[in-house]
Amino acid sequence: MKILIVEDEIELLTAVSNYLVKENHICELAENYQKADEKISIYEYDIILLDIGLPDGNGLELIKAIKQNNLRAGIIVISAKNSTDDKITGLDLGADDYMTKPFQLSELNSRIKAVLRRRQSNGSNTIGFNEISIDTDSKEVRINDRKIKLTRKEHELLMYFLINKNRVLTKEAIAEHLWGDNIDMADNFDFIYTHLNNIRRKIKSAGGKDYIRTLYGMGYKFADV
Amino acid sequence: MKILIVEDEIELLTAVSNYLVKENHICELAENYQKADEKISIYEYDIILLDIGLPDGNGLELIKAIKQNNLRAGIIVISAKNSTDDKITGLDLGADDYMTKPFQLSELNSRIKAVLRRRQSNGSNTIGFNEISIDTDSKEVRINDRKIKLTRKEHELLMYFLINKNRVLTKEAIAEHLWGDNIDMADNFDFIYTHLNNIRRKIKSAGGKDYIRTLYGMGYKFADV
DNA sequence: CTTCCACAATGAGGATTTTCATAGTGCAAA
DNA sequence: TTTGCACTATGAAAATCCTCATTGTGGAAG
Repeated sequence: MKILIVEDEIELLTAVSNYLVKENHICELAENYQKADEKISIYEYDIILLDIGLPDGNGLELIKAIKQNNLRAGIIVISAKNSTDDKITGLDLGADDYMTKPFQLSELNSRIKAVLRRRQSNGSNTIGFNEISIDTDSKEVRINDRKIKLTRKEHELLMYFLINKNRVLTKEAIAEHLWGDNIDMADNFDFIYTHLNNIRRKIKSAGGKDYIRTLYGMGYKFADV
Repeated sequence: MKILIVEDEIELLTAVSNYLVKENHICELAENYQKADEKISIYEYDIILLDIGLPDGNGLELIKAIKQNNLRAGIIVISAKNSTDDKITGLDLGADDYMTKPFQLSELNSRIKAVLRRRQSNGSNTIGFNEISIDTDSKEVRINDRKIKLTRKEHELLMYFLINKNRVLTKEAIAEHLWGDNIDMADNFDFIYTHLNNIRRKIKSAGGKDYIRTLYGMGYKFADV
């Protein structure tokens, strides 16, 4: 799961991040609200851990912003204060859970799982681009309501493009995302070419446009123009 | 391996830390030279990643300090500048390698491995268990010097066992490690059974014992007894 | 001790992924 | 403009992975 951690204490942040990475989550960090805001406006997250005691402003505002940009994300508020006010206000604004520092990492983990469970139990969750849409739960891919069937790698690759729409992805980055570390870059990228080819073919045959732009010598970009 | 990362850019620091944790390293962080200096005087590290462009002073000084306190550590200098001066000075002072930003994580990884290899004085990097040994670089698997050929998944699975020898691994943990989040647990675990079966067969046919113990209802354990 | 049932093992076949061979294309330099 | 070369595309074959059907097994309950 993709998790954004908003926290200025570097020690805490590291501990949490390292722990969550070991739990097989993908972590990104923001050490203040401004950076958090930028990330939220660009990426999709499953969980956002939000310290509301940061120096540069009121974190409760950020919750609102998250609710607008990133509906899918679960929010867990972290606070040093134990003030009931903050707690109530945070939960009112749409936070899914609330923790006070200090906390056990295992506690954090179980809360994350609980929030994910709650989130996933209800309605469907799609990410899309023009006529293309992917249901992130059922993993169904549709072109104008016409369902196409992708294999796992194809699905992962298309998903990676959609999560990073309008952003150039190098072949190296794609390889690392789809195959992890144990891929030998000294090899060639035939496998990427092949999967790209298959995705393009399947989308085209269902009447979709080819939004996968090849940037010669750079990589690929999923974009309108 | 224990790694200290000295870097003030939180994005880079996180990316590096997360990546290295996944590679089974233990990471600690310092966002400036003062903190780095404190940590160095207290702890032992195997590798120190050192950004010499930090705001609070001259990083080359820190190299000297490391050399005095922490002789065992390998030093990899990171720099935004491409200046030959810095490079030479850094290497002169005893850094083991030098990288310029930006860099690929995979590149960092291979440099870390190279430095560790050099430090450990002897050539290859193996992890083993009785008559079984895996070279983590060449990915060769040997049973009493008899080489066997494993497929990727088989290799990942055996590696996972060897890294966690004597530890019980649930099927869920194995699934998550080998296939990530996008595996449907509601399914069955046939694929694990199949790969286990193949590994056992290959090891046996090369004359190795079957150290993969089945713990009924619990999972599996790679152990002698 | 026997029965039963969930868990585990196994082999074969189908699906997916990767490799390979070959063809096509964009960019830079002549 | 032409040429050369590295990069990209493509289809088919090979290797690997996953699914399925079937068989075997451990341990709890009776």
